Amino acid sequence: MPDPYQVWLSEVMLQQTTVAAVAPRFQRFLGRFPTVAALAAAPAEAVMEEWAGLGYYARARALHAAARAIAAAGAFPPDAAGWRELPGIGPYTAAAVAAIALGQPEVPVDGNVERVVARLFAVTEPMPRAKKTLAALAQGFSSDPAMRARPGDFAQALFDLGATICTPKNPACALCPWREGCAGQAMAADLPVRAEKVPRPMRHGAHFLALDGAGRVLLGRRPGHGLLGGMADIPGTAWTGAPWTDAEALAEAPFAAPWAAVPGVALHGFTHFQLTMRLFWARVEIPGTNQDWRPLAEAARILPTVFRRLLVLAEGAGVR
DNA sequence: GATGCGTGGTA
DNA sequence: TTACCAAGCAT
Repeated sequence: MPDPYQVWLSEVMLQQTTVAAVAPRFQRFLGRFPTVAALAAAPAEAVMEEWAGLGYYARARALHAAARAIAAAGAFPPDAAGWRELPGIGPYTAAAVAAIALGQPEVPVDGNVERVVARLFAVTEPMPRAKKTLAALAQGFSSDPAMRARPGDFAQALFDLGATICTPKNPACALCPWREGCAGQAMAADLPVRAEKVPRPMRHGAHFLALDGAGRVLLGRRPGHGLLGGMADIPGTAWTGAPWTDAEALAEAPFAAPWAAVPGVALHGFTHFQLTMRLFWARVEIPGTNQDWRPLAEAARILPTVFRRLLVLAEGAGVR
């Protein structure tokens, strides 16, 4: 049976994240934190740095907290209900770990499984209201002898069916092993019925890139919760509904310096809003000891993508 | 139950 | 290019 730590880590990384994006990051993370004990013993900053670029940073905070809970308990939870109590573990991940790592007869219901079930039973109720219906129907797999014999492989097979045959667009029904029993084949491409999407508003920010004489950049640290919680950042204004004028932005600078505006803007899309950022930079020599100065290459590695865009903007403008 | 929470790939 | 999508969870 697979190592529960590795199954747990991979399932958390895969939450709303593609296999292609996860694969190299999983190996790197495992190299740095090979066991749950090593993860539990690590400082939070190290865990957040290792997660940089993967997104949904609450996952990393919860993963670390759960590792410490497991280390304190001295053992992994013995079943899905036990896993469900850990931070960052919801119904899906608890069932996936129990099925794959523990061989227990659980059915993890993710987006793939919802889609397969919606088509198999021709569920036309719109999402997200249909989630309860789909989960209940998915529980019907529990009586399948193949599922009882190999719960982990059954779950993986269901994911693979959804990822390769029963795809969101252009499903390959002709190749589907379940086509004969599929009630929704004729309308497969239109299921499940999605809720209407709301347009993403635009927000605006201004940030301040302080460079010293040795190619180092001054970083800040975000509060430990909410958007990008716990991650390093490039200091700046709040992200507001209107653009910042030079005067407004400079009044928000973290300290007095000969700030110069970098031409252009950096753009970044979040799930729920789009962001336009201006950038000011200055060469400064600060004797302080508590600031977090990092070489540019290191900063680019540990910053979330939204702030890496500012480094790219600066580099393109010849700032270094 | 609706909303907040990232990012990169694909059509 | 814009829009959509990907092995969800917390509040």
